[in-house]
Amino acid sequence: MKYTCTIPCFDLEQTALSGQCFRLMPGKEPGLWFVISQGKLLSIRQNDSQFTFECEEGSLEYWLSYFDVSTDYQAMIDSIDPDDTYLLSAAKAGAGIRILRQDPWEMIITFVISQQKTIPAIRSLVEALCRNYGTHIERTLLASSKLSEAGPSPFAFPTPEQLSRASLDDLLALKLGYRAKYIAVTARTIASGQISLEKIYDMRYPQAKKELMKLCGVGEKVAECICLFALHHMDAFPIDTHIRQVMDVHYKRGFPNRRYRGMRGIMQQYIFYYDLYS
DNA sequence: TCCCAGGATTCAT
DNA sequence: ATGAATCATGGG
Repeated sequence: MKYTCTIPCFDLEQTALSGQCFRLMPGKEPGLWFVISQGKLLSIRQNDSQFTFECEEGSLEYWLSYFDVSTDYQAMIDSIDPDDTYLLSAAKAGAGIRILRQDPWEMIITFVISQQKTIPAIRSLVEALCRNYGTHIERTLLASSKLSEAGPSPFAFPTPEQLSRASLDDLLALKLGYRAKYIAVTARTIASGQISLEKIYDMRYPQAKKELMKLCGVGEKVAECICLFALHHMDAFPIDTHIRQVMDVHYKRGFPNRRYRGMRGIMQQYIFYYDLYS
């Protein structure tokens, strides 16, 4: 099915480059993008602020939620301190970034992989996991879509059960390095039900973060990423090497958390994107 | 060859 | 509770 609508403050390329989603990739034509999440495939075309979604019947609601289309990002940009020239510049540069509602399990594994890796390396490792352990997506569904070779490979992200069937040696063969053990252990922890993602989904931000940090290979930074990019806790504020450096230079007295309560996460993304690409 | 990449764990004070 | 060593791999 097709659905067309107008969405302000949304740019697919900026969102893809912002490093929160590694399976949102360009198609063969300018403005055409593909993404696979929870085994669902979406093609989405952008013309300025107009977007056309093409997906299976019944999954449109999922994708509209996925891209957080009903949230007013301009209002958050407008609430930035007019004296904070750095944050104003960062928000202007990344005004098309949106905080996605991605799958918690996919974000756990993706950001366990992310440690000590560049964004291109993370993307290729995620694709390798999907190709090796994920469910193949039907050709009939892909036939009408103009997937480019650079786009996401036609495989769903592997479920906890699928991934827990991989041996440690299998994962090491994918060049996951020391993260292979983290992934093997975490997949079994989730597949066994020892830690429940459903329960975490219903928790508030601080408790969800605490519970996520019980997983092997999930420290504070990765837990913040999962809270922000999957659970949509907009106060999560992942501090990585880039953000740390910016804090040391521009926010020596700390980031003004009070002022940006309820939107810390998107401010973090503006800063991350600005620091990475300017 | 050296250094760093969206860090986490382990072991040392 | 903080700090250093260690962990794999690829690219500059």
